[in-house]
Amino acid sequence: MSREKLRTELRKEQIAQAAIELVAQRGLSGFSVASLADRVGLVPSAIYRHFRSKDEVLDAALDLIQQKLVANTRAVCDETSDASERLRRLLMRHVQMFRENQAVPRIIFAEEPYAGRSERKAITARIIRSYLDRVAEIVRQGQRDGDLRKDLNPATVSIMFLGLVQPAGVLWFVTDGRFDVARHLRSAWEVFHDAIRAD
Amino acid sequence: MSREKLRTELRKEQIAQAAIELVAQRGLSGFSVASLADRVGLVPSAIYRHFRSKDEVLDAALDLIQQKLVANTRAVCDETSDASERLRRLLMRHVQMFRENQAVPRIIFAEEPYAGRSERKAITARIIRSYLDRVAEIVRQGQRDGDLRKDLNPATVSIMFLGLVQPAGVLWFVTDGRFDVARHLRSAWEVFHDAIRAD
DNA sequence: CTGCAATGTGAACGTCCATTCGCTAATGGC
DNA sequence: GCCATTAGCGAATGGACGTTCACATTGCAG
Repeated sequence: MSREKLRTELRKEQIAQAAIELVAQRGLSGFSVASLADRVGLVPSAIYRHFRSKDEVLDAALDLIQQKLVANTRAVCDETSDASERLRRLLMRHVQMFRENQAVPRIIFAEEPYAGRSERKAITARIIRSYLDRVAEIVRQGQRDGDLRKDLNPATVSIMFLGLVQPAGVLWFVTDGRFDVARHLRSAWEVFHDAIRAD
Repeated sequence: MSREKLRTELRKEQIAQAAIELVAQRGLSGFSVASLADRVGLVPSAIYRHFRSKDEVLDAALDLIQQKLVANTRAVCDETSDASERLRRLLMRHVQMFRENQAVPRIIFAEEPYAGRSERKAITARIIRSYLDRVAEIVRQGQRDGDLRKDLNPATVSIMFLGLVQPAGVLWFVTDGRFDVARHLRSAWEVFHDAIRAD
């Protein structure tokens, strides 16, 4: 009585996606091969038809996260050419992304840098870097356009931008969604925007 | 051949402290009763003379973290009465606190909200809240003194302050300490301070 | 239509880990 | 200095989990 068969490429992505959701919902310790298989509608051993190990699934999940982050920055850049507006929209996009976004810090913080697997920390670092670089590029663009203050370091600004999102996400998580992220971000954005825009 | 005996109050604190360091270094998944006992110089079962369960150890660790955070805000308030200076010093204190600070987000993000233990999320929320409240109080004080802009919401500012520290901590962690936290914070503080101080 | 490679199944294995228990050794109040 | 209490030890237990393997089923290529 085997379930529907899927080609390994589709399955792989489906499994990686399920991994992200699972980690986001139950944390890394709730992320077992059994629960993963269950969520995809498979039996645990079937996972090993597509991945050599549980660790490999996590790596694939990280890949997927990176793709999503890139897609987000691309999208806002396509929507508008105004730097301030790009950043504001990117910020708002994060509100909707929180559920899967929670998986990022969870994977980052929970993984142990035990011998041999410390590569994942490097991978994570690269993901964050590439995201920050994209944000910094938006900032640089805004500086050229005269929209943003020219005396600010784009790298600093990009990290500060990340600092708008992150604590909001944490508060949202620990209060079980009771913290009004959108409200806070609107308020914080005003202060932040005021600080970085050209007068 | 039993090791030195310690009174349970001392042991409890010692164990809680060891738990923080262990989580900070190896992550939540590296935090086992065995490794914990090892670090304290005991045998696993001995832990249960002082705590009813592993979860109880984590709760004690959270308690300890809260105490440390409170101590930090107290210290900067004692050092100076200038709101801006208080915040700046609090920020710099975090640089040195990172090692144990890493335990906070790790515990927050990695724990699963499975039935019955979701109280810990509430505890974590309370810790963060109390910290934010203290920061907000510093801000309010600064507004009364005319040091900080009066039109800003102290709650928003306190969360943004947290947003200065957090991403820096993440970057520091994923780059294995290669990211220059102090440098970034000096730069970011300038922008932030500019945004919140009264003109 | 046939057969082989790709997927999926279920049982089994070994490991790790939290926790329990009976015993021993130290400590502190008397 | 004596004894009860407290703290620590080591072995044992039971469950969860990652992974493997032999076998079943599916679906595509020819």
